[in-house]
Formats: sequence, structure tokens, C-alpha cells
Amino acid sequence: MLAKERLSKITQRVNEQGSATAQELMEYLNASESTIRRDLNTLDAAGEIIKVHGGAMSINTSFKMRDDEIADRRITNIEEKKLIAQYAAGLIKKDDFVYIDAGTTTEFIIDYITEKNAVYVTNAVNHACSLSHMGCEVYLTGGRLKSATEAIVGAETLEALSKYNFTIGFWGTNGIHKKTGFTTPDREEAGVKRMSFMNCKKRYIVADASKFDSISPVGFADFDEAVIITEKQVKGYEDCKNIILAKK
Amino acid sequence: MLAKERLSKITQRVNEQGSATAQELMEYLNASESTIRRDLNTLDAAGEIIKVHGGAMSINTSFKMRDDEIADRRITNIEEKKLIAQYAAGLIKKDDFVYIDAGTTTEFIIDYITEKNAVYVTNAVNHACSLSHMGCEVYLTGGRLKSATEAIVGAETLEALSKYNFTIGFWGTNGIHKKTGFTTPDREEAGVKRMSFMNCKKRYIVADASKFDSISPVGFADFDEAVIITEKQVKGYEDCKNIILAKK
DNA sequence: GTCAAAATCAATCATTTTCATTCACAAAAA
DNA sequence: TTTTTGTGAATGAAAATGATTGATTTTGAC
Repeated sequence: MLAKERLSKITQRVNEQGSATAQELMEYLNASESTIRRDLNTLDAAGEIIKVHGGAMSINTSFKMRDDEIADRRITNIEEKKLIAQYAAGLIKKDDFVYIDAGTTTEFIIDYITEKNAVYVTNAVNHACSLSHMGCEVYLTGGRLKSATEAIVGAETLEALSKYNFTIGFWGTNGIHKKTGFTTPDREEAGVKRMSFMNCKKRYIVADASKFDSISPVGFADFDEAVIITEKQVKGYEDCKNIILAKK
Repeated sequence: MLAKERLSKITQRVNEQGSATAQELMEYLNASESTIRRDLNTLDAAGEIIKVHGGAMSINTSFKMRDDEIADRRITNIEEKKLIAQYAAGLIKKDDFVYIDAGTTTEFIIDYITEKNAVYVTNAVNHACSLSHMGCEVYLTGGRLKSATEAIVGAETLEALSKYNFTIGFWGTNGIHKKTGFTTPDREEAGVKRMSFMNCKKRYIVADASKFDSISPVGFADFDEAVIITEKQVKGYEDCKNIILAKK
């Protein structure tokens, strides 16, 4: 069987069932554990499925799908994300003009924000609502609302962002790699990240250590263009000056 | 069963029932007490559910206080609003470019919308989310988010709206009067209404009969600039050609 | 109210499962 | 040939699970 064929069969089965275990896929495709595991990594980086402990879950949030069949990124690596988020929130100072990217890790940042004398801009609907509820001045970028991630994307967003000059900003990412930089599966979301990135002075990537050495299809910035906030040392990145370890 | 799948199932069940006991979840998922207990901790830390002695509660029921406040505000003339909303939703046709203003009456319209082959624009965050969830293509105007009404206002919104040409649009209002036209309490929201109004072909005001003959501080359109959808005849307005009565 | 029984809880441990890494081998490509 | 790519097996590390312990909370009788 062709490798590509196997990949598409995995995607298909995961989407049909909502989930699939690695064991199950091994039998189904007559492949070794190693191969299945590699395939799951590939598909996860490509944004086709979401890899979870024991197998993979569907990313497809179409309406006919039951809620329990959809992987919730919010419930993975919670402790790590909170640690990173707390550190990140502490970087926001009075009079800052802050950009907060859509994403689950950035969502946790909001819980730790205390600086009310700053102005916030975001392309994530729920982030905006939370900030607004807290009494912060918050601006939403205009544009098309993606139902899957509740992020706002599109030409309108890019135009709105092109007029801003942020003093500080926070972005999530799917992949971090010394050569390919920061990458994400969705082309449109990458575009928004890139534009906001360009118009920001202090740039921070918030990502747990699992994102290192993973590469997704679309890049939005080079490795040395941002400071990375993560929770632990990653092998091969010990000498990087632009990595901050968030500690308790 | 995948661990993440189990977490999703717990969240779903807790949200559906409002609560669930640990015992009940053990049987339902064929997992040990330890596992269920761990899962409840994880979900609680993630903010998905609220852990209580003996099991867990849904976020919605525990924050019922706040929701009730909103519900109370909305509860005025709920039947009338539904009637009006149903009629309004029926006016949306294939290929329409629809503007839906922020507000409680317009929110009811969304529940009755069936036309998926139209493009929607709104300045209300929750309207956008609902439409998106239903599978509609929806655009949010950019700008500052007002925490009280969750409406987007400000210069950015006006600029974004100035570029659109809607085929049909729906607005709420606080006051309707033959002489002063349509009025609302908030200056900024009036500005948004005015701008969207100007760039729309078929304009509909959705308002229950109690709004007639009342006047709010800021006007956004003249009386004869829109068609009014309401639920019953109002004294003094019997001869108005631009009033539609929504009936069962 | 007090008290004791019952239920629930957090913490710890051993076991099992799953994971990432490495290596070796073979097939395909240069 | 040499290199590249894909695959499978083996290793130890990491994570998930279920049972056990004693602490804490709730319940109901008094």
C-alpha cells in the first residue's frame, strides 16, 4: 500500500468515527506501530487530525458531528499552558498596545492579565469577550468568522491589522523549527499571524515544548524573529537566546 | 476508549444534565473511580466544568446568576419578539447580503434563519457566533467591543460598514416616533446603525409595539426610511404604509 | 447542637499502555 | 554505486490506569 493512501485512509477513518486508536489503525492497515505513529504525527502537523494519547481525534467541526467526537485542544497540556500564560501576562505593562492572537494557549493568557491600562486587539471572538468582561478596552479586527476556531480571518482583518503598530504581541503556533521557523496548518490564519507580527515591536510566541521540531504547512515568521515562551528545556535548542522558560 | 474522548463525553454529559455524580460517570464510561476523579480535576482546571463534592456541575448552571440577569432583561415581550423575528427571517432570500444589527430582538431572528446561501454581516459578537455555528458565512465588523451590549462600535466599524452595500438589513430600536423617527440611547451605537442603514437597500426595523411613541436621545433614521415589523396595530399609526404586522 | 457511620476525597504506588528515539534493513531514487 | 526514503523492531522514558491508604466531608440518628 502506498504511504499517501494510508494517510488518507487514516484521515477518513478518524473523521468517520470521530476518533481512532493507534492499535485499531494498526490492524486496519496492517502496518507496524511505528508506521502508524509516524503517520499520526504527519497528519497532526498538517492539521488533518489531532493526535492524542492513544490515537487521534477528528478536527472536523461540521454540524452533524457530536461534541464528544471533536478534540478539544483546551484540555491538552493545561498546566504547561497556564504556566506559560502567566509569565506572558506579566510582560504587559501600562500604556501597552497589545495584540493577542487566536488560540488556546493565548486564551489562558487572558486569565492572568491584570493590566487594565493597556489597549488590547485580538482576532479571537472569545478572547475579546473575556477581556471586555474584565473591563479592558478591547478591539476586534473585522472580517470573516471561522466557525472551527472562532478566529477572524480574511482581507478585512489584514487591512485592519496593517494600520496598527503594537508595542507587544502574543501568538500561538503549531510548529517551531530552527530552519522553517513558526508554522501553522491554516493558510488564512497564517496570513493574519504574519500581518500582525510585522506590525509589532515585542513579539512573543507562546507554545508548550511539544511544538518544537514539528513543522506545519504554512510558515508565518522566522525562528529568530520572536521570543519563545515555553515551559522546559528542549533538546537541540539549549543555546537559543530567544527562549524563555516560564517557571513557578 | 481514548482518554480525551472520555473527557469530552464527561463534559457533554455534565452540560446536558447540568450535573453528574462520579458514581454515575463510572458506570457510564466503565472507568475506575480514580480515573473519573482525575478527569474531573483535569476538566475543572481547564474551566470546562465545576467540580463539586460528589461529582461536577456545568458552568452554565453554576453561573446562573449572571445568565438570569440577561434572561430577565430579554424576557420582556419574548413572545412578540419571536413572532416578529420569525417573519423577518423569512424575508432573507438566496444570495442576499444581510446586515443584522446588535440587539435582543435581532438575536431572535437568527433562531429562525434557514437561508444558508446568503452572506451575513453583523456588529454583534454573539449573533456572529450563532450564525457561524449554524454554518452560515458571517463577517464581523471590526472595532471596539462594548462590554455591556457585546456590540462592536467606533470609527473602525463605521469605516468597514461604509464599504458594504447590503441588499437587506434588520435593526432594533428603542424609540419609534412619526416625527423624530428611530431613536436609541447610545450615541456610538446610533452611529453604527446610521452608517449601516445608509448602505442598505431593504431596511427593516424589528420592534414590538411598546416602542412606538417613545423617544430616546439619539436618532439614527427617519420614520419613513424603513419598514417596521411589529406584532399589532398601534393607535395613531393605522394609516402608515411602512408597518407590517407579523402574525402566526 | 453532637456524634458516628458512610461517602467522598487526595495522595501514593505498582502495573500496564503508549510514546519518542534509535538503529538496522530494504526498496526506490540519484 | 551512493544516497535517500520508508519501514519495522527494540529500547527506555513517559503517561495513563486502577487499587489502596488514610484524611476529609457529608449525612442522619440522637
